[in-house]
Amino acid sequence: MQKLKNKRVISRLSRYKNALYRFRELGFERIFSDYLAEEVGVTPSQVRKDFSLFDITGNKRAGYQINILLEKLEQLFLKDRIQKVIIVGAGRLGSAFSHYRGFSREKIEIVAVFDVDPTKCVGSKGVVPIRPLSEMESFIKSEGIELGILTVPERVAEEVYQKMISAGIKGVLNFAPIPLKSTETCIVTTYCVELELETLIYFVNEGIGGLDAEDCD
Amino acid sequence: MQKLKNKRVISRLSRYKNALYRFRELGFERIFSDYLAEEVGVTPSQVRKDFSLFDITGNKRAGYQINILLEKLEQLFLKDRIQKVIIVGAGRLGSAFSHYRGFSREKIEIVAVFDVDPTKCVGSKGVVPIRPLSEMESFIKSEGIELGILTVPERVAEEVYQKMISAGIKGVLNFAPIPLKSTETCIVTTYCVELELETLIYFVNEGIGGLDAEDCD
DNA sequence: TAGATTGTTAATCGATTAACAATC
DNA sequence: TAGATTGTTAATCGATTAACAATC
Repeated sequence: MQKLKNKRVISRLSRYKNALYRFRELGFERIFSDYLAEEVGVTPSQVRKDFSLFDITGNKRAGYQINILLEKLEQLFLKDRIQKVIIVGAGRLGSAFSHYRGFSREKIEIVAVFDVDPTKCVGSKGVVPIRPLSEMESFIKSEGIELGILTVPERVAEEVYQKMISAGIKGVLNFAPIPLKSTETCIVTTYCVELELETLIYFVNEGIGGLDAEDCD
Repeated sequence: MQKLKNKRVISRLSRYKNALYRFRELGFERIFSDYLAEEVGVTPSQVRKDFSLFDITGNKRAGYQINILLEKLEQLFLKDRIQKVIIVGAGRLGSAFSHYRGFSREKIEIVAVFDVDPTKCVGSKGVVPIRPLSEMESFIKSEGIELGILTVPERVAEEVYQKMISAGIKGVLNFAPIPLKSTETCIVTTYCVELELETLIYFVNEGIGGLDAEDCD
């Protein structure tokens, strides 16, 4: 485990991990690079190369032991502890994420939802309490929160983002349809549905079938 | 305008387009490649190269005329007509997308939402009617729908995806946490929040600040 | 042992950037 | 005209793939 490594490699590792969970579920104990490659949609060379970048090794005759592989990968993603995440903006999208059940198996926990209007409650009551936005900064500091999902409207996104940064947030998943720039202390990943739909529109129109617009990269 | 071109280029073009809307909003009429590059976070060379790949030209002294640029880019993304999109799965996430107001300015229209339980209605009533899933295939065929957003639970994702394909869907934005493979006739882009959070967790932990985990590519 | 698979190096491929001639 | 910016080619950079020696 060294250097920085780029996002493409890291997200492939995450996908290997998820594929390995599925293989293990199916009763497999060992796996070869070509099987894993097939499942994730990359080449066997790619799999072995990615692993070797992180000093993850297998057995020259018997492939990789799934449990050991998963142990290493989980270590890489800090799965030995709960990752606390806050959601900022309790609209429909924020609310959807706060109810999402898939986080727990990844050791991710939504610990709070913030909104200017804390009485706001779209849909049924959340399991996670909605708190006033004014308490966000002190919460981030006192709880040592590093990660946030930003689901506020476009017009306040930049302002709220700045508050998150100054409170000490280190990583933000931005769903407001405006690009936010990463800083020295905080990495942002922006997701934009319109943009994704537009690229689909382009490729569909060009008549590209089969070729993957597969993501992450 | 030629060949296939890869997803990275296409999504940059979409981001140029959005940046240009903002510049125009601010009253600009012309723009140089370095300004646009700065705004989108790429190099000026990249901007000019991307444009030249699609035969989009400017003026050697006066840069690019924003209106003309936008005309070309809108043409690329078929903005001369409404893009009809269906949402499959009326849970919280599907519901959030069906209420999202940002689609219309991109000429994207959510024309229907499907769910096994059409009486299901999370949150307030949708503007878009929720229809029984059993009607999806005939709807896709009769309306000539090409694009869909898949927001069903993981366990039925593959099955529903197959139905969409056989009905003639050409592009799918998949939000079920399971990788779906593109086929000859249909391109899928899978988005997985957990994966995105995991990559953030990795980079945050490695202490990477400033370096962008900027997306799309 | 013989055969199969890894780990890694070298080759290839593609995308980004730099540079500069053309030109407005 | 002189100066600045494009459009494009060539150089660089990085990521993917192929190949194969090591070895279980």
